[in-house]
Amino acid sequence: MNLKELSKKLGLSQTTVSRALNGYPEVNKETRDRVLIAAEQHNYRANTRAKSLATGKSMSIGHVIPMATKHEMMNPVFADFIAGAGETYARAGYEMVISVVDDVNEERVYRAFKSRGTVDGVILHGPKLNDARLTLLDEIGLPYAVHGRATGYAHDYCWLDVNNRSAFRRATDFLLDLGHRRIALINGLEFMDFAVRRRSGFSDALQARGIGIAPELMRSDEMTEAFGYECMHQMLQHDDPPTAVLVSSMICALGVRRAIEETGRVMGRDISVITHDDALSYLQNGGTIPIFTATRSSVRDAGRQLAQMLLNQISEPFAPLKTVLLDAELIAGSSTGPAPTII
Amino acid sequence: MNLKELSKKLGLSQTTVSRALNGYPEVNKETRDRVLIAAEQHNYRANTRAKSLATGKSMSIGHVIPMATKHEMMNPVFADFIAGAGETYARAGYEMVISVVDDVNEERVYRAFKSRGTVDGVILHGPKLNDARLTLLDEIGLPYAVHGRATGYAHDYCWLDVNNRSAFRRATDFLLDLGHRRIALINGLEFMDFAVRRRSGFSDALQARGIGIAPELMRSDEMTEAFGYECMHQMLQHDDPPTAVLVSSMICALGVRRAIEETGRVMGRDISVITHDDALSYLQNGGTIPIFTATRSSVRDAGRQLAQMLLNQISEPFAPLKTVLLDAELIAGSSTGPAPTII
DNA sequence: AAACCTTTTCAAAGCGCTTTGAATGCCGGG
DNA sequence: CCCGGCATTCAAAGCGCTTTGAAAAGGTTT
Repeated sequence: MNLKELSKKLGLSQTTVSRALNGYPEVNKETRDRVLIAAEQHNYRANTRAKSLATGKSMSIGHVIPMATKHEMMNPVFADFIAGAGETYARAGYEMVISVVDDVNEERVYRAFKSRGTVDGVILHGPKLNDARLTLLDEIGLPYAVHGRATGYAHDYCWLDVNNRSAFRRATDFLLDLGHRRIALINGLEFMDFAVRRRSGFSDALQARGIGIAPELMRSDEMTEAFGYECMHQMLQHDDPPTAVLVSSMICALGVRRAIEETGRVMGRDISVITHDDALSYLQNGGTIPIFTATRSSVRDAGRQLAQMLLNQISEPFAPLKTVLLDAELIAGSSTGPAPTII
Repeated sequence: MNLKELSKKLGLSQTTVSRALNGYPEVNKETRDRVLIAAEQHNYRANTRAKSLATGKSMSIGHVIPMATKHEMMNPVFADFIAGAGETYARAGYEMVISVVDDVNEERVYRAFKSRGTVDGVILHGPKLNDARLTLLDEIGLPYAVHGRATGYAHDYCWLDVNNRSAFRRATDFLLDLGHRRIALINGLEFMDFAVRRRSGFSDALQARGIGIAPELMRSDEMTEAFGYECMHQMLQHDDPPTAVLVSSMICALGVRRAIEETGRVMGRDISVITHDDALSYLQNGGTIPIFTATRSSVRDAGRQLAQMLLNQISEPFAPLKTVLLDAELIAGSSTGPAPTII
């Protein structure tokens, strides 16, 4: 069933039917009702491609998921983010197009999005320091919104981020207040913007109290369970092991806990752990009493908001670019406690 | 830059340019080369929407991610699956369209996909027993491929599944061979097809050895870390706690381990655990020596394969429907050991 | 030299929609 | 009775591509 058939059935022109369906005012009330009913009855919906071609808008948003060719790593945070974004799109009548791509072809995908008119805008995931993608997107003129920030990019852009730096600074202060002095940091890859910010929050807190930074207590890599385990395992074999650890992700923290408990130590008593918690739906931080003391910020909610910001930007291209800085809450769980006193 | 402009620049008709670009034979070699070079130079790519409209194919595949309205659960397995599927699509020049939708609106989304011509086919995720979606898709004539199976659906359909039943039967036998007699099952929601199959593999193995099934040792719910913990925690407080547990997902198994270690027991010695492992990229089952003994099957690989199956089905609509049954490997890790002898 | 292929190129129609500019019918005012 | 104004409706052009059917060019054959 297409417009032509439907209008023939109604004895009206395509123009009128189209206008009736799209809510234009210059249509007689009775006529519109007739059209609406007939459309419903025949299960008619305008063909997206034809509509897009005519209007020049694709009504879809692209998400490019870069995947390092070497380690086939899929960011666990991603699923919840798009669940949030998806809600927004559904409400607004947009589709979500996802491209999983190795780093080598990422530029090509953005260019294709633009020249083929596949999407009206994109969400940029996992911004790095001096991220070249922003330059590219500005150059080709594809609207975008960034999940996170890209330190080093000179121009304005639309972003939404968690206040990683202050969150980690607060978390570190929390540990310092408990008397910890040897604190480790198990961080994400440090070419990622968020990881740098977290580290700087961490260092700032230490320096503010005149505590030196121990390089052997700082690690950074892809945040897997195995990496968390590995780090903690090694650090515990140290002569002077840390009494507390700051971890950049829940999954990683699970590995940290495994390493701790393996040695018979008790988390929260012998060694304190604070992790960042993205509030992933399938990885909730315990029930009423959280397992981990954590800096928490829902990534799903970030998805919802950032998607909306992008849609707004698309509908009002000349409005100033919006930015949102979310504050992570610091929630106390059972993984932290006073520094063990040396006997 | 569009076809018209490009052909004007070349002094050729749109027809010829289009044919040259799409590899039709009736174009002079020299002409084709000229066209190809010019296209490259001007960064020309055919507008997807116009092309789709002209050809009637959208060159994209839909993934509908149902999300229960109540618990905003995002299946952790999903991310890796689409990473796999995405690879296939990229190679074949397809796009991936994702719709996150609450159960109420799922039917509407499929119908819209069909009537708007948004996608050429869909992947069906998380099939349930007697899943109504298969009927719907057959009725509206949208090609589809199922990740898993839908017991109770009478007609043929294209699917790819892990042999859940035999995998769990083997895993149970493995535990029985180690002398375990009280074995618990921590399963997914039992309206899900895979969960039923796993349970039946489990029961079969027990029955084959004449061992009764203890209802108090069988739980089923959304497979979160918290659920795993909760189950194990409760079971361990039993008068006659299990000596071994079969778990349906790694995430859940992490919770199980937490409950075990919390009581001071050692996994693999005091209590054995086998989990199903989807080989998620961010949740690898340890390094050389796996943490968990597990039934393993890569969900990313499933994504790759199933996507290809769907594409084949679309390009050859009258070919018989393909089905693939993957065998999960049973890999031995350190979470299992002989049943503790009663002192 | 005419007739006939073959190879290569082209003009135009069509995909299903939106939107412009014009037409129609009906009303009250002059 | 005519005209301007308003409310509706319509025919047709256009979005950027593919594809059909025809034409042009070049080479062979009779």
